[in-house]
Amino acid sequence: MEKTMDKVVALAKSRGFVYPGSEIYGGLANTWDYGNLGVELKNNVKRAWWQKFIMQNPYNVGVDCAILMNPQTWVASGHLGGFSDPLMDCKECKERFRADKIIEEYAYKNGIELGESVDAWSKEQMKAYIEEKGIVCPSCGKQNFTEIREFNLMFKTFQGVTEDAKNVVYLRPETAQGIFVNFKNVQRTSRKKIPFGIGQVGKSFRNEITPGNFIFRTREFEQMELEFFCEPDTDLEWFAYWKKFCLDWLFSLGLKEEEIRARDHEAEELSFYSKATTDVEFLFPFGWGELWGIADRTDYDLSQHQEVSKQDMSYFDDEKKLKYVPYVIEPSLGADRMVLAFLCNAYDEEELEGGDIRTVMRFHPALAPVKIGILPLSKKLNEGADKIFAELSKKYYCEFDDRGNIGKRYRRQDEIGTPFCITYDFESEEDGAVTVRDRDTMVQERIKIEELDAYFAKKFEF
RNA sequence: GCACGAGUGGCUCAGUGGUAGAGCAUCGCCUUGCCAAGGCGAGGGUCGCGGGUCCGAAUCCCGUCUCGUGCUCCA
Repeated sequence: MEKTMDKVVALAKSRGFVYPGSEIYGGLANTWDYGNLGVELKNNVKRAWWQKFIMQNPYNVGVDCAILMNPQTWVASGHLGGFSDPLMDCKECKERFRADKIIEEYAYKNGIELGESVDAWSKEQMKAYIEEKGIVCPSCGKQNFTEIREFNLMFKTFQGVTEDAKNVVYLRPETAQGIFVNFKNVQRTSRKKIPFGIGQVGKSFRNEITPGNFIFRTREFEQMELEFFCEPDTDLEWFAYWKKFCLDWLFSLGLKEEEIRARDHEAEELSFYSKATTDVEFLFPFGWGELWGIADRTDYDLSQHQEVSKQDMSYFDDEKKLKYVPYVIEPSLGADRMVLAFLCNAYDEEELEGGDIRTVMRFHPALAPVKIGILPLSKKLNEGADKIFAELSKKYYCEFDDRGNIGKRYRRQDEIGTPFCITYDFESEEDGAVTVRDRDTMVQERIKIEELDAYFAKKFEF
């Protein structure tokens, strides 16, 4: 069987996991809407994360912060100043370049010492330098560039009715900053002592130049982030702890050893604020892709906020009589990527005797959108089956299906990854029991209706 | 932004000048029917949009929009 993105995308669309966004208007590039099954799957993924990282974890608590934040936040985090790219097009060959990169390359080749990072130059400085030195297009060798335009990855909008520069606000490019600015609040109200962590699930927005690969990279996406605060010098221990914790979580939900790898960043690959970074990657049909970035951010973020806001961000350890700005370990995971990984992981095909191929989604029961399919063998049996649906749907997302023949109904449930199907038959009327069929083992068991609750109680744990 | 590719019922596609087809899917009825089982029937498309050529355009020409892939970027 060949697992391709095309097949996964086609199934996602036809069965109601993910549709292209704004489809009736011709779509909007790289936006996707989760459908009736997709929303269940995604909620289950987020719930599984929350359960493991917040509810069951003795160190962590959660928050849910605003997407719009005071713009000073982005000054402190570096997103506003440092991360806009100066872009420039060659009018001759239409190639696009980063002005600072061209200058650095030129300086390097000609052995010129620039003395400071070109990144910090103004647009005018860069333009003047390029003209003065007669730097040409690396692609076609001509010198006919457009003006340099600033490209910032943050979406900009306006708060209030007037589009006045004073009212500019940004859609958050990561959920982390909401956590950092609330560090003191949460520490005080939760009465947590260091080490402790704050987690958050929510939407973030980045105006990526190149999105793509279905829901892998989109401009609007959902993150599941944890900022774990610890004492300086204990950071590397905690870094290792969270790395293992994250990997364990992935494996507990059914991802396989051979499709997961942890890749440590080389020194030169590290972001300026980070002391260590590990990417946890999944083998998608298009290749290895990052799911989780686990970073040792040191005291960079809290110190920055302390400096810009003039508020004290330090923590006082009462036992050790020690005051310090905590170090931060950040395991940050993309929810949409996680959903895509589970879709790819679950995708399976079976060949039938006639050579026909059918698709089976093998989700971990905890993640499956539909937990139990309830199938009356005949429409005459709907009344009894309805009662079972009414009872079980209080706890589990169930689907009732009485249309078409029983074989096709089983197949439909297999295709959307339903782990259990219940058939209510003519016998049920007599013996008060139903047939429960397990998708993975194909074992059928006869279970008393009043025992169904107890039967399923353990089935959806992970 | 550039280059290339694509747009015909929900899906996959056929149809290269004569007033739209198939399979699958969907819906209804029938079948004491447990793993893609059958029978009968139904709904659903002005062929992305605009213009042109022609007696006549899904089909030829021009334009346009949208999507996909690659490149520059990804804290």
